[in-house]
Amino acid sequence: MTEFTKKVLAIVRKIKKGKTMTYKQVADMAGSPGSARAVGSIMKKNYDLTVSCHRVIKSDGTVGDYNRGGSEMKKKLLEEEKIR
DNA sequence: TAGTTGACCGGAA
DNA sequence: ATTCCGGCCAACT
Repeated sequence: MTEFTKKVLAIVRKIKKGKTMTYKQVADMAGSPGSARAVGSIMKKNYDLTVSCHRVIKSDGTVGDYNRGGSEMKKKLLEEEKIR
């Protein structure tokens, strides 16, 4: 658990409803540009409910992965929130 | 302490 | 457009 981790969590938590951020953006804001992989690694194990991890997607715009119900559900959630 | 893994990214073939 | 390869950083074993 490093500062970077906490920062990432805080940033993701600040993502407003209907907004989506890429792992790269989050990593960049956290202070470690290019560490998108680290962000995913963190989320995988330290996925808090206070953090809207399902709002975080890949730089390509694709949904990416999800452990809480699968990427299918995540995609749906984004469609529900993002598209409105 | 060192090595492996992974919800990724970007460039090359 | 798809597939392959190296790099990046935190967490796990």
